[in-house]
Amino acid sequence: MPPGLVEQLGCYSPLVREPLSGEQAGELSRLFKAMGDPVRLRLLSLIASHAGGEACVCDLTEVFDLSGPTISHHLKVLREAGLITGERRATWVYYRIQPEVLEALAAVLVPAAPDTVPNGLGDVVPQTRHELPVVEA
Amino acid sequence: MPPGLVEQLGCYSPLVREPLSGEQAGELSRLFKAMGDPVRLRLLSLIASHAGGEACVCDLTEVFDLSGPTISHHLKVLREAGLITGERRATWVYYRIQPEVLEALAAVLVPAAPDTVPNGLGDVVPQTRHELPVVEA
DNA sequence: CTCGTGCTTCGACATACTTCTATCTTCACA
DNA sequence: TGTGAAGATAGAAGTATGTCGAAGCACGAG
Repeated sequence: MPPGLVEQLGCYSPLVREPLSGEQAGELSRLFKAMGDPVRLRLLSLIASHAGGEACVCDLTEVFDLSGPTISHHLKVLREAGLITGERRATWVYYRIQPEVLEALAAVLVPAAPDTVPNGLGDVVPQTRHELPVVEA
Repeated sequence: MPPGLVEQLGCYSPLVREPLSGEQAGELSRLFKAMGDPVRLRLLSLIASHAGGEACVCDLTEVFDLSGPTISHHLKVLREAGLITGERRATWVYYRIQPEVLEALAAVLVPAAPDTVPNGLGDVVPQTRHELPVVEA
């Protein structure tokens, strides 16, 4: 996972509040691109919803009609994006999600309470108002 | 935009609550894939945060060092994904975001309050519990 | 009607992505 | 130490994607 990713994401304003910088857009788009594949989304969901919060690769491979290397490739994409982490225990490798990253993404997608923005520590802090969109009925 | 997309998205459980079906993953991945490009993410953010909640293509084109056709292509991708809508007024075409879709995506990413899930009408309803992940400290 | 502007569509090209088979690494166990 | 299983890596093939220039469409102004 890229160093400092979570901290960086926690500082992002919601998409709709102010325009993303090129750098912010680059970081975020890498995460969304990683989720932009149905197999990877299902892998993410399977891992996240699995009992114990983790799943071994063998659990995941049997769900799909795909070869082992293909599943391994998709897991690598998710891992390098910072969405999951893997740990080897004996013969098996177990993956679990990085919940803060998903939460940060959710915070970027939806505007927080008025005049607040997540600060990466789980709560919200005041923020100066930019151009607020006027959405008609 | 695909018909019934918003209603469908509103019925999705959070990623971490239960495994996505192949069909659900297909729908969602199309949205994430559309956001998986830095230019498109910035376009989305520029449109959403623009004064009046809408932006014309000329406003957007001048921000990037890209040709008009390229911007138009990215806007088409966002439009066909259901993330934005476009409307022609006189010479100009104005785009605005589809806020319900972004909100639905955010709801998929983050677990709602315990035993609840968005019903697509802006509030939450009870839901049966699946395998709840145990996240260690 | 004609012209210019804003935007989209078309066709082409280079790059990236998804998937596979074959091979390699790591580990448990005899 | 040797063997087998779980995963990862490497390389290749087919497809999709991002970008451009050229051309087309819609609209307002003369």
